[in-house]
Amino acid sequence: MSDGDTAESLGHLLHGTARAWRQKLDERLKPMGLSQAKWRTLMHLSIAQVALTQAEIAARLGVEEPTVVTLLHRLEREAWITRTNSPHDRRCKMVLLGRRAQRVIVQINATAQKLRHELLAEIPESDVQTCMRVLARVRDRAEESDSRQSARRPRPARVFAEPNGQTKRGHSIRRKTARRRAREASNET
Amino acid sequence: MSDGDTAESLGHLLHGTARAWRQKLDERLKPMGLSQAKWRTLMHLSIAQVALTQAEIAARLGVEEPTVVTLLHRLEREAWITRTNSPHDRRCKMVLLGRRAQRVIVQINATAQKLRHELLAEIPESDVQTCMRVLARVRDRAEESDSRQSARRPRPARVFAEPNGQTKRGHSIRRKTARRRAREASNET
DNA sequence: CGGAATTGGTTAGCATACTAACCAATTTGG
DNA sequence: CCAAATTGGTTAGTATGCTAACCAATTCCG
Repeated sequence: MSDGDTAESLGHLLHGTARAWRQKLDERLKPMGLSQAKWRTLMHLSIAQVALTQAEIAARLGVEEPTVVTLLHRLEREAWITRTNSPHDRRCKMVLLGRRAQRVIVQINATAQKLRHELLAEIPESDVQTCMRVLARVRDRAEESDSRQSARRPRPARVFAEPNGQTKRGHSIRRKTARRRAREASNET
Repeated sequence: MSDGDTAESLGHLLHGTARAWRQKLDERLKPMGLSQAKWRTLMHLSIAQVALTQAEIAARLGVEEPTVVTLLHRLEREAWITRTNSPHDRRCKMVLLGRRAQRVIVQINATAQKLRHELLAEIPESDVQTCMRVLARVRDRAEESDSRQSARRPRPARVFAEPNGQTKRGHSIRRKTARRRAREASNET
């Protein structure tokens, strides 16, 4: 039973800590008209230096594409970014940081980093490392496709010519890939 | 710089791990028509043994009351719970587990606990403990009222008789209290 | 007692995230 | 080459969470 309790607390803790962190950052970024989701998007664009496609952004943020659509829509509306059609691939839209973003991006990152230092102050570096190792492990475990019982995910089933010439699939097929790419793109090695 | 990277990763990790955990649990609970938010609500009701008020539930879940309103609304619509007016305090609504919930609550908890064990398998207990200590510390730090610069939160300012006889306050005043109560109610000591 | 403050609950409106379903463009492979 | 599959993006609908603003009931206190 004590084991169960401990484990429950970790789930609860995880939820609560992620939430508290996000709230705190949002609170600090609010005066600049931003939030964590927006800030993270701008940050990835800033790091990339070049224009990214929306799919690229989704992968780096680790979220689904439809989420990115509305997120970018808000960012564009507020002039943080611009979106232009790619000349090379007419499906793509290239996303660029707007002037407004370029001007304040340094300040934004400083705010986020300051918060990180405050939150981790006085906690031994080795403990933080351990914590990160555990979290990474848990996350990777949770993202595994649960492949016990291989019959579970019916696999796209090869779809031989749908009546309407259309291949229902949804985005979930790409999801695992996106997550993997997101992890590779991040700095955790 | 490596410090900054490490810290960013923790924020990112936290976000991603909490998300992956929630998604995984949701995936498993889905066949039963549940989600993490709903399951946690039912679990707290189950643990309490007695009817709870909505404010109580909000405190135990660590979320705001308006969130609980819609959550309970959905749970009630799906017959997981019932809400009745309290005879003692006409402001209150007492929330009770419905029959449907009572029948499957054990199964639900087992699912959640099984997931926890899977996700933590092979991770040294001491590492998990360290991780939890770090998370708890970070969360508590993030929830502090940021009282440097005491002029920040104007404090309800004592509100001497609003023209409409109404004391605009919003729920945020109670928030810290709710969080504290939530922590006290949880099993972390 | 009676007005002020607090507490329980709600509504409205927004932010962020998801899945399902879809179109259009490009890439692949027989 | 061309049909099938894949990929980039979107829309629609839903779930969860928040803050602001509010009503009604209760409690507090001068």
